[in-house]
Amino acid sequence: MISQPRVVSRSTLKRLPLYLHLLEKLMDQGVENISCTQIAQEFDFDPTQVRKDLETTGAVGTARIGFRAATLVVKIKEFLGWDNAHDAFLVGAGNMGKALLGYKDFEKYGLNIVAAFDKDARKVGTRIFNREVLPLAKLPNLAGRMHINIGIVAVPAEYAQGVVDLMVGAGIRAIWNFAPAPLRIPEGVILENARLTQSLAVLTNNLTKVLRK
Amino acid sequence: MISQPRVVSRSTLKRLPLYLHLLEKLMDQGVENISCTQIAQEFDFDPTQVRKDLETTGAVGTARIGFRAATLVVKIKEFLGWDNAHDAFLVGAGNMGKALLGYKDFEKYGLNIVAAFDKDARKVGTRIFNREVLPLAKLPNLAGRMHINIGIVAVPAEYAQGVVDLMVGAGIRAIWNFAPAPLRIPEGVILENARLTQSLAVLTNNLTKVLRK
DNA sequence: TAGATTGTTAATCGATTAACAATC
DNA sequence: TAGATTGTTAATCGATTAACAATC
Repeated sequence: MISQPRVVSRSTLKRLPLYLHLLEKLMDQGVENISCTQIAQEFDFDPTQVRKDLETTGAVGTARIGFRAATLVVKIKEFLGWDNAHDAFLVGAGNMGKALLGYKDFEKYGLNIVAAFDKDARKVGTRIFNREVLPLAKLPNLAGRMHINIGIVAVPAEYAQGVVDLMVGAGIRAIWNFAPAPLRIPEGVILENARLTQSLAVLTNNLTKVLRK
Repeated sequence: MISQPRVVSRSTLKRLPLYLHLLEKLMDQGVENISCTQIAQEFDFDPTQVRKDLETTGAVGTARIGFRAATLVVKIKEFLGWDNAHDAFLVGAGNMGKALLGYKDFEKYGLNIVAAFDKDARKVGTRIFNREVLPLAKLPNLAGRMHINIGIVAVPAEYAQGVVDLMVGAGIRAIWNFAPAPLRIPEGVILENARLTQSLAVLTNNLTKVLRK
């Protein structure tokens, strides 16, 4: 029986992968148990915050000892949906698309990019990291047949909305967007923007402040 | 005279690029003025939130009319440090590194990747998007001579800390990290993580919840 | 036992949202 | 003028942090 997933903040969700990476590293080193205090120290977080984050995954610890690392890893992966592989389609075989196709670690995070699509006839038919590039027109039919839930958008901004509409029409439920464009999606579809420019904005604003001093 | 940069939240900093993209799009369409209400509608934000965000950039609007789009663009760019180009070094000429080197839009955001470095001798000497790949050993000397402030890390996790130490030792003030590794940096250096796995975590957790229904 | 750590409740802090007067 | 929008202050909401009893 699966426990009711409670409301969890975006902030917590973004910290969980950090804990996961650390735990896997420590397990490689033979560590068996770890306390919230230790995890908190590693990231300069508040120990109570770490404890609450872990609590949302349903993990249970032991006083004086902490949490079993192996259990934590399983709990976090379960909670993030990284325990079962999700098949995904990627659209846009440009630089970003290629980088994503070549990113081996996605498998570890339950993401399996099974095919790439492009509207450019010159790219269609080529293979990138062992996946054939297919014509965009084939996406709807294939997505339905293969029960694809995740669509990755790696096209230029001006084509992004069109691609998303195609994906949504094909029954795709979650969009991971790498295009710097605001996208419209219908109710019930999940949109997650992986916008590099937001991260860059934080960096350059901070840098400007430091340099101004 | 430059106004004292007040404390600004990370959330605000991340919304500003969204406004900027929208404003540039609207200006292309000939729009001259825009109200917070309109911007808010576009992103499903609260109008007051948009107003406060714009306020932090120092922009001033006019009752009944709104803000001049052209002025807003300038103010936001100034505030984010996107008005002056920052030269940057990139380390790691793998897939992610290549994608970043090929990302034309960075110039618009004041980021100018002037050189790429790699420790792999087979990559050294090749050219990627018109930048020569240099041996990593040359970074310290060049960074000092060229007054480079920004270092982009696009190497595998296990090499990331070493690269960062090298960069910091070479006087680089801000690190943009694409490696899935927790990095240690000394006081005064800025670290911004562009972690794809965090974004993926939010996506898959939400998807899992939806699919479970 | 002693004391570190969990689990949990309460206090604080900061960001978001609401309310409203001033203004064009 | 009338009314939409700015600018600003106050209220709300949620996340972070503090406090502390229970536990191993």
